[in-house]
Amino acid sequence: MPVRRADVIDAAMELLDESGLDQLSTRRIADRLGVRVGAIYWHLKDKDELLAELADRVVGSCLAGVPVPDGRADPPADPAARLTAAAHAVRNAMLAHPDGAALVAGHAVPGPNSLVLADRLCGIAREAGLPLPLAAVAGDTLLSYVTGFVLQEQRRGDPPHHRPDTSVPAPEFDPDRLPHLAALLAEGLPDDDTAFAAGIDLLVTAVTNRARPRR
Amino acid sequence: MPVRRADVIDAAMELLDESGLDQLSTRRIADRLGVRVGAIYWHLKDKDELLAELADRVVGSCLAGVPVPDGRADPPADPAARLTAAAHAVRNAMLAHPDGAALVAGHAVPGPNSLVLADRLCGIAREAGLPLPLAAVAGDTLLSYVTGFVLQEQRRGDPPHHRPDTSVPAPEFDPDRLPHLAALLAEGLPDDDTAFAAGIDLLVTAVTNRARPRR
DNA sequence: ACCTGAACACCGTTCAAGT
DNA sequence: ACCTGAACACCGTTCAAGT
Repeated sequence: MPVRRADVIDAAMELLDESGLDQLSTRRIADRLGVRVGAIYWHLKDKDELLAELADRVVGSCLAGVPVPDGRADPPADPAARLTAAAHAVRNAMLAHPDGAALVAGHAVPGPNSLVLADRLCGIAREAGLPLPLAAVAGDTLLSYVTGFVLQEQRRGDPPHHRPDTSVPAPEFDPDRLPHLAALLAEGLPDDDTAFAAGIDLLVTAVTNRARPRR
Repeated sequence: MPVRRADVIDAAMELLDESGLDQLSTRRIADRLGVRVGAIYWHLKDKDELLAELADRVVGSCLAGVPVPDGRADPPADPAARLTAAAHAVRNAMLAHPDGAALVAGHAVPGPNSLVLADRLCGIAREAGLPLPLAAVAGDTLLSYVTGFVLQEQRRGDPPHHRPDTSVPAPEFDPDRLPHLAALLAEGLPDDDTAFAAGIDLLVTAVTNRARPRR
């Protein structure tokens, strides 16, 4: 039976999960499907279309964890908590695949799932009391931050999730040229989860503080 | 006279500026230097070392615009303004080269200039009144946001700097499935500069609000 | 409709050998 | 010290031709 478009994308996803973004070639996908390279191009315009599809799948996999704005509820239930939950869902979805953040960050046109995500974040920010253009900025800021953070996190090596950072030999900062980093190191670096949670807390607090008084 | 390491990096930078990151190949660099590909590998271990060097140059080019923490001044002069200035300097440095954000975001070990930048941001956050581990998180959050933002911005196409967004045909959001984005579109999208400034304002306000009372 | 065969124009990297 | 020549093992993409 013939390969279908979805099969190509499935195979690509498996390859991504096994060996990361830069091992993901059209030729390897073809091998895995028992087909020649050329066949890929019957199903997809080019590699970029493939990557866009993968990226939107990754974003899609976070949507279950992103609260839907509740619209009519008044007052809406704890927007700060919902924004925080959303941010963690997005990060977890990206962390679930090697180079997940690079994949999502790497493509120009947002797929359908990215649009839904942006819409929900904007909606929750509005329910937090922000007026429209600002709510959109707030949602976007949150997303840019999460993307930037996970990008950093994933390129530092992909030890599945956590790393206590006490195992690391300590990069040895010159306390004269880098006084604050040296001091930080002396105190012990926070691990990724802690740093992320603190960053999100900062952002979410900023958003909810910006709210105009409701009703 | 022989090519030196710095010449290779200069040539790479020119190539980047002319045609972007994915046209940047070792072979084209060699061509530009009037030398064969192999020669490149006498000066640099591999392409990644080259890219790391380029990335650190881009970061370095923003340092002039990033205020140095003033250390002894008490109270320190307007930390909020200095964080804001720093963020804009970082964005402008990235925007100054095609794929500048991708370049900076793309490499594991931070170069010397990146460390200086991180140190300064952390220092300013401390002078704003944040205790150490939180100040580091704040600096990092700012950087992740800027990176994430410019990444998005640059892959949307590189029209040198601004784009008023009124020229665009308007992506046509389904108001039932994407009510908030549709509403946003109806109000008119903010341009990149405005959105960035608003995001930074959100973040910087969050940072300075988190300050413990001073003295 | 779906795929093969085969080519085109590239890549990054290595390394003996030259000067 | 610095570079050439030449190879190795790959890429993405196209397209006539087959079924």
